[in-house]
Amino acid sequence: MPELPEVQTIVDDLVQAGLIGRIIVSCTIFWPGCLAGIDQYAFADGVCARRVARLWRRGKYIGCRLSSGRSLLVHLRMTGRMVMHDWAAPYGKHEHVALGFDDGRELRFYDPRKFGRIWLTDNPDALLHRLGPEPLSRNFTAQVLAERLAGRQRAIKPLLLDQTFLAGLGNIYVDEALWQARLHPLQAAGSLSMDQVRALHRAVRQVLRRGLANGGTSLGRGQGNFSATIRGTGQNRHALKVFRRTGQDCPRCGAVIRRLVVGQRSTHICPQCQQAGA
DNA sequence: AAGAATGTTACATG
DNA sequence: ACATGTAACATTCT
Repeated sequence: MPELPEVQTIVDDLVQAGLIGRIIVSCTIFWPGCLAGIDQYAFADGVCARRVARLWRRGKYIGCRLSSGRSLLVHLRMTGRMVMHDWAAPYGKHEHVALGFDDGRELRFYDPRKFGRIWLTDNPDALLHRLGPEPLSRNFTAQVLAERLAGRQRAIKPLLLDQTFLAGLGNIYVDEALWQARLHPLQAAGSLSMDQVRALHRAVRQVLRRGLANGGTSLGRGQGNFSATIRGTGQNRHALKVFRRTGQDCPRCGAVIRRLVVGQRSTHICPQCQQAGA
């Protein structure tokens, strides 16, 4: 669930919480399986007594540069959260790693489905360099998008979900962007007209910015639903036009929204606004 | 109440 | 290049 707006909301929350400059004084690991390519002892050793120097986001990764020069990378996958508690707060069932800070708080990695992963690495770029462009960066122009789409035979939706093509989009924002741009998810990526590319470019950026402004999308109240570190649930669900609105009316034309499956992912479209052709 | 579905991604196989 | 299937896992939905 956490896509670019959700991950950015979390990073903003962590900065807001004053994490930068804090020193990690303890590390408790309840489920070592979430640590990627490092054993729990080396991990704890590698983070303790280090200061948080920088927090950032790239795609759906949270980055945390430590004073040692190494960086933590966190990918929340489907159901991961970063939660903040006083160190004395009892541990919940799904809290797998806890980093204690010098002000008595603990940042805990919570993930009921256990798909999320944490790396500790000298070279975060080794993981991040494969990612496509940042959709909200200045460099990501309609022209760049057009160049990346050119010649691709793949359907546009699975391509937009491919993190090496464009970083940060997931199922929710792809469906929303395609609706906004009036594109059918199965249209061949390379067949978009320049007008369609421009519309898609604008739509991607607009739905992401709106998601961010709304503090992310939380779909329900279950344990796996998105919740940021400070702000909690996001309000962007109310701004969704098609995602999980099967059977309801398209806000643009009034047609009934349909659900289909594209590349094994549930997909929501307005059959009126989003025609297969061009 | 059993079985299916769930917002992600990596990998394996045609 | 691309599509498809699978696996990781627990909870929620049907």
